[in-house]
Amino acid sequence: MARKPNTSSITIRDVARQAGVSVATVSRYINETARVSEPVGERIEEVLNRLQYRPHAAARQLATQKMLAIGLLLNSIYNDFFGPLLYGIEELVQQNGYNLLVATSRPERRKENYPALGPHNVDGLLVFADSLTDKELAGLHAQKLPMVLIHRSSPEGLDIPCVTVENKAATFHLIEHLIKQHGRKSIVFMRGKVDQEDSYWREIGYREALEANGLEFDPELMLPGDFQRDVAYLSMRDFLSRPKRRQIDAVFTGDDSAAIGVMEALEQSGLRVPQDVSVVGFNDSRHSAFLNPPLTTINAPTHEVGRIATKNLFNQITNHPVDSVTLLPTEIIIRQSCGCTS
Amino acid sequence: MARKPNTSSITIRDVARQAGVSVATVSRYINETARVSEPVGERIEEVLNRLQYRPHAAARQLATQKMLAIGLLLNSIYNDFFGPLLYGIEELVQQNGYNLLVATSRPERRKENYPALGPHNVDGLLVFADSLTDKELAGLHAQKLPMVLIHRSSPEGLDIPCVTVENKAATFHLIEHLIKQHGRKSIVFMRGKVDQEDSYWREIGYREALEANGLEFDPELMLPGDFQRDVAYLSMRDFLSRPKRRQIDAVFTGDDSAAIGVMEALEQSGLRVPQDVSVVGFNDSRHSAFLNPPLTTINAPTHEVGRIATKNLFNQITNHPVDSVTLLPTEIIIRQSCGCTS
DNA sequence: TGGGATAATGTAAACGGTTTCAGTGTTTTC
DNA sequence: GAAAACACTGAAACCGTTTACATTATCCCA
Repeated sequence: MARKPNTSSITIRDVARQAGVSVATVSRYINETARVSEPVGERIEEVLNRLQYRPHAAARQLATQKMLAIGLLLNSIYNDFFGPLLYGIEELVQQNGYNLLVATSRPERRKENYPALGPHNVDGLLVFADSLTDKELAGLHAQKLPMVLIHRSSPEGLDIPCVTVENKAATFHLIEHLIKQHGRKSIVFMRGKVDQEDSYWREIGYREALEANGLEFDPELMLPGDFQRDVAYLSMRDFLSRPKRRQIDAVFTGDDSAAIGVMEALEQSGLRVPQDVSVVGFNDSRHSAFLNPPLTTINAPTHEVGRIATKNLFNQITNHPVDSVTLLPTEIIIRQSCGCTS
Repeated sequence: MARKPNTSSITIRDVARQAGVSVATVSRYINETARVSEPVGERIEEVLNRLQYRPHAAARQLATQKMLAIGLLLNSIYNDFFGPLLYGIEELVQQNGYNLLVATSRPERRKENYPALGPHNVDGLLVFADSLTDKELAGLHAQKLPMVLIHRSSPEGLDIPCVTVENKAATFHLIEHLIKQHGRKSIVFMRGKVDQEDSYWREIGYREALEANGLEFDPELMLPGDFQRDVAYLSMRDFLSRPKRRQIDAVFTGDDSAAIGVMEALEQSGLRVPQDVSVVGFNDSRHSAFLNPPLTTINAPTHEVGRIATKNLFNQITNHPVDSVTLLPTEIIIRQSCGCTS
């Protein structure tokens, strides 16, 4: 039996009664799922407005088995990167009349052994980077939940569409720029977490650039950065204070926020950017052109990534064809933190 | 009758059947809402795992009349400001085992004549600034939807708790700083939209500071800025190109992003910051210390705002007492864009 | 040993919608 | 003018849970 005396909210039955028709007719009128005669329509409309009726989302979901919601799984929220991403996503979600459910999710520390968003929740899922394990992805895939991966490729076998940006070539060229234009030879590489694919490809680009220019790869110069300002700061400071550390003349920070942390640490130990050490970022945040010095970085169309990923997700939901891999172009933005003067 | 042959997803009935018990027992076991004997519990647990059963959220919501979700209504997403805000919110929402629904909502242009998030959707609502009209607020309030207002005060009469930051005094002191320390006399004030309360109070602070220092208020110096970089840029550029415009020596931009736009425009017309014109921001974005020149601004604890608002919302949902107004302190951060040299 | 309390479970009625199917009139069509 | 098509509408099943109430078995104690 029901619990509360009554939820006090007006239901479709109230509307039906007051309009003198059946609930079926009201439902049809609201959803325009069948014609309703003029006079009846008007009566319903009137009652609808008078009662300020709003359909109960859950009831509707239960009946239609459509959630009218899509989920976004993030591994963190605290990065300038997510502003543009979210913007692109929300825009399209709204346009399609869906709701957006946002959750952070870090596989390593999760009480429940399953993610907060799934088929019972949402009609489709946007999965950012490593917010879900391969196994979890496989599970959701088996349940036929439409998904799109962002900044991460599909696990072997299950062919989940993904959209990401070109990392390797851009990094290669930027590193080469540091070497060739500025004669840098000891270039620190800040990496993300092990599972971070962006980080992986950038590292490949970095290594290949070193090799192509006759520089040796030095594990000592690989520092954790996590694409976060604070982590990068600490990491850099720690490195700089090592008693017998190698001299460095450049840092690839992997992210513009991280670049700020790095510059902070550098400054504090009396090193000048870019005279003593070049610093370059990634992502081209909206303020990077106004940093001191203006940050040389790589522009990634994050807003576009969000838009396209969402579009692909909706295509999937509506059974339209979807590109299995979308790789958006990146572009090197030369400013002054690398040592260029223009 | 039902539509699809079957949703293929496993329901509580499947679990019940396979465990040889009734659905009621399974439900009780899952929700720990009543004791279940040891052997039965074990059988259920086993089936649960084997079938990977996940309760259908909508069904549960319908039955319990709890949505286990809270909504966040924003008027825009494209501002660095929302990163920290969202972070504070999401953190607490997750902790409480709720979901977060995010929607943008601009009353002026909305197809439906009602907001996307409401009692049928969420158990509570975080309403940012002017994303809802007074009338809409009143409507939701009448339906007893728990709400907390962020950066906005409650409309007359309905006493909806709000959390915001101190605007007036901080602005007053910062403007006074420009006047007294740097001898500025023609200070542009960039305002937000008319309904923006932050903007309102800052303007009061601005006017009072002028008056307290014998400067006359000049409507010509009120420029639209909208707390957005691009708007601010255009606005400033437009002003600077007016044929017979007044000389200016300072700009209060209302937002750090906007400050970037202003500096951009200033630079382009050959004005130096801070030598020719002081520029000050608001909010103290994470990167403002590293701009060129480092931005003098006002620190607002945005992350805290998000946290506290959410906490208050949950208190309301659980019928705990809630402060009706929370005003968080702000702090002037003197850097160099005002003309200070340290 | 009988009877009331207690514990564990089952039955079935909600929750608020959608949709199938059937049933009315009203038109067409031949 | 009867049959067939059409346009609306209503009754009721169903979506997958929760939970009030009923039922049964077990226990405790006078």
